[in-house]
Amino acid sequence: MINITLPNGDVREFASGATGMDIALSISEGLARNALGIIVNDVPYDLSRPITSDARVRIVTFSDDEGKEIFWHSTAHLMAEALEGLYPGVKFGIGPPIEQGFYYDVDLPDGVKLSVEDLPAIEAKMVELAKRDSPYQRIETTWQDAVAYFTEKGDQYKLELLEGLKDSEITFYQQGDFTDLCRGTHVPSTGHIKFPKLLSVAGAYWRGDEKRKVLTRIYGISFPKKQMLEEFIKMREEAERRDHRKLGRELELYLITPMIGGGLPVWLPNGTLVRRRLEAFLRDEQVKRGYHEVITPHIGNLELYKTSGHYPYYADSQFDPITVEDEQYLLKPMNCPHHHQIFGSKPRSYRDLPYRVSEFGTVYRYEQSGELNGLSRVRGFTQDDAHIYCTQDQLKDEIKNVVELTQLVFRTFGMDVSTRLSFRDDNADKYGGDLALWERSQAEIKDVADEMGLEYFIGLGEAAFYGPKIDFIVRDAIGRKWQLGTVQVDYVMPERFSLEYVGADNAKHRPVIIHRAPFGSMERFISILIEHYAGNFPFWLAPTQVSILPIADAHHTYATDLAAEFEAMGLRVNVDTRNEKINRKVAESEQKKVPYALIVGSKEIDNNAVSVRIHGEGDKGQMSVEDVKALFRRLNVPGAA
RNA sequence: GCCGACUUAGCUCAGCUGGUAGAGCAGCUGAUUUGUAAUCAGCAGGUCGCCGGUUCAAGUCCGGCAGUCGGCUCCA
Repeated sequence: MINITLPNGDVREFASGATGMDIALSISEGLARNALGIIVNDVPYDLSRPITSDARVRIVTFSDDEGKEIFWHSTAHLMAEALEGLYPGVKFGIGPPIEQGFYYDVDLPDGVKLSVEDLPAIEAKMVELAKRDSPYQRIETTWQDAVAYFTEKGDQYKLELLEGLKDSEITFYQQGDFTDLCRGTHVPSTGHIKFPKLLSVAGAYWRGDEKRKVLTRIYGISFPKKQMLEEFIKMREEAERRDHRKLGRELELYLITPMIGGGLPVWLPNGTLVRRRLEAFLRDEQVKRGYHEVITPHIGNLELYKTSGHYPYYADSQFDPITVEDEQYLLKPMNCPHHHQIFGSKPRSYRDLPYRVSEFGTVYRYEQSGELNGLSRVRGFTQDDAHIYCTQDQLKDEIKNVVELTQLVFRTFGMDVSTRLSFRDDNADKYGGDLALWERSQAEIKDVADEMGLEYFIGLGEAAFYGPKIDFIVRDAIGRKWQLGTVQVDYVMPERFSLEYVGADNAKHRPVIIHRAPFGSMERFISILIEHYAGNFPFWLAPTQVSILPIADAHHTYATDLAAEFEAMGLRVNVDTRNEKINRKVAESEQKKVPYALIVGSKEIDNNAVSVRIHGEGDKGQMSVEDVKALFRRLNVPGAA
C-alpha cells in the first residue's frame, strides 16, 4: 500500500500502482471526468501512469495552468496526427504548448505549401480523429530503439533532438497511428479535445537559428468546452478593435507612409496633443525631483560612439555613418554619450551630485523591415531619457527614486506591468566592463528590488552591454509583450568617458551612472496606451476633451462663448456648428471618443447651463456652467478619471 | 533580413470559371433649423500597389519588386 497526500492535507491509502485516474475517481466522478493529469511530487504524470510510492499529489484540470499545458500539448500531437494523415511524409520538429495554445513546427513534403486556407481542413481532420477517442499511450523505450524508429521514418529533426538526449530516459507517446518522441504529459485520450482551433501559419527557423532551414509553424489553441472557444474568439475580436494601428488611423493620431519611410511615424495634431500631455506630466514630475532638462542634436561624431562603445557592439542596428568633410557622423542611436559630455564639460563636485540630466531625445535605430510594427517597433523614436550621475553611496537611493517614478507613471495610467531584473549571461563577448563590477551592480539592483518589495523575475542575457537593468514589461491588446520603462546601472561609461567628480577628500572619484526611461519610448508607450484605453483617453489626455453641440443656429453664440471660456481654462474644445441634427452631432462626438459632450439649446441658455453627456455612458442631465467648469478643472490633471 | 498571406475610391469592403470597375461612409452642392448614436437629394471621386509576361482581351492568370499583416531572428 502507498500513502497519497491530497492538496487539502488528507492522506489516503492506495494499492501500489494506483493511477491518477484511480485517485480522481476516489474523490469524485466529476473530477475524474475533468481531470487531465496529476502532479506527483511536483512531477506531472499521465492519469494512467502507475504511482508506486508515497506521494503528494494534485489533480489538474483545464482551469489549472498545468492542465492547459497538458491539454494544448496533447492537441499539438493531435494536429500532428492529422497532418501526417493529410500530408504523408511530413516531418516534425518541436510542438510545445505556449501561453495561449500551442504550435508545431513541421517540414512539409517537397512542393507542399500551407496557408491559412488549409487550416479548416486540418481542423476538421483533428475533430474526426478526436471522435475516435484514441488513448495517448506512454511508451518507455531505449535510445537505440528511438533512433532506429526515426531513422526508419526518415525524420532528421527528431534524430537531432535525440542527439541531445543520449543520457536521458526516452519516452514515446502514441495515439491512433501517430507516435512522437515526447516527455509528456498528455490527456487520457483524444476525445477530451473537443474544440480545436488553428489560428495561423508562420515560418520559423529550426532551433531558432537563422542559418538553418525554415520550418512551417502552425499555431492553434483548443478548449474542452464550446463556450470557452467562443469567448476566446470574442476576445480576439475585441483585441482587433483595440489595435493601436486601427485606432491610430481612425482617431488621426499618427501616420506612417512608405514615402516618408517604414518605421518613421509622423505625429498628427491629435497624436501630438496626447504626446505633449504625457511629456508635460513627466516633465513636471522630473522638475519636482531635481532633474535638469537638456536638448541634444540628432547626429553626433562617430568618435563619440566609439568612445562609448556603442558603435562596435551595435553596428548592426545603426544607420550607416554619414561622411562630411572627412569626418563621420552617426544618426544618434542613443542619448547617453551626449549627456556624458554635458557632465564632463566642467569640473563637478560631490556637492553637485546626484546630477540628473533629462531629455526627450529622439534616436534612430535600424530595425529589420520585417520587425516594424505600427508605433510599437519603429526606426525613429523619442526616449524620455535621463542619466543620473551619483556617488556609490547615493546609488541605491537613486535607483529607488527612479523605480518609484516609473511606478508612479504606470499607476497613473492603471497599467499592469511585470518587472524583470535583466542580468548578464555567460556570453562574455556581449558585455563590457569587468566581471566584478557586473556582479556588484547586479547585487545592488537585486538588493534594491528586494528592499522595495518588488515582484520580479530574472531575465538572464537581457542586460545592456554596459550593465544590468530593471525593465518594466507590459502587454498589448493581442497579448504580445513589450518592454517600456527601464532603469540601468552603469559602471562602464564613467570609465570610458573618464568622468570624475571631486570628493570631500579633495580627491577625484568616478561617479556611477543610472540610465532610466519610465515611458521607454513615447511611441511604444502611446501604442500601449491607445490599446489600454481602447482609444477612450481619459479627460486629461484626450486630444479633444469637450464637444459643444448647439441644437440650432440660434444657440451658436452661446456655444462659442462657452467654448472661449473653456479654452481660456486651457481645455481642448470643439464646437459643432454644422447644419446637422443633434443626433448626428452626438453620434460623431461618440465616434471620435470625446470624453464630454455638452448639448446646448434654449433650455440650457435659460438656466445658464449645459446638458452633459459622458462618452460611453450617455445623458447625465443638466448642470450649471459653473459646476461644469469645476468638474473639468478637477478632471484635467494627470491620473484623474 | 527569412517564411506565409494580403494590397480595388480618403475609410470599410463587393467584383463568379479572364470580356474593359461597384456600394456604404467621408467630401462637395442644395434643401432642411433640428433635443442625446448618423435628415433628404444631387454631384464628384479609381492608369484595381508598381514593373514585366501570357492572351484577341488581365482587377482577375504567371513572374519580379515594394508596402502591410502574422510569425521567426534581432532589439543599447
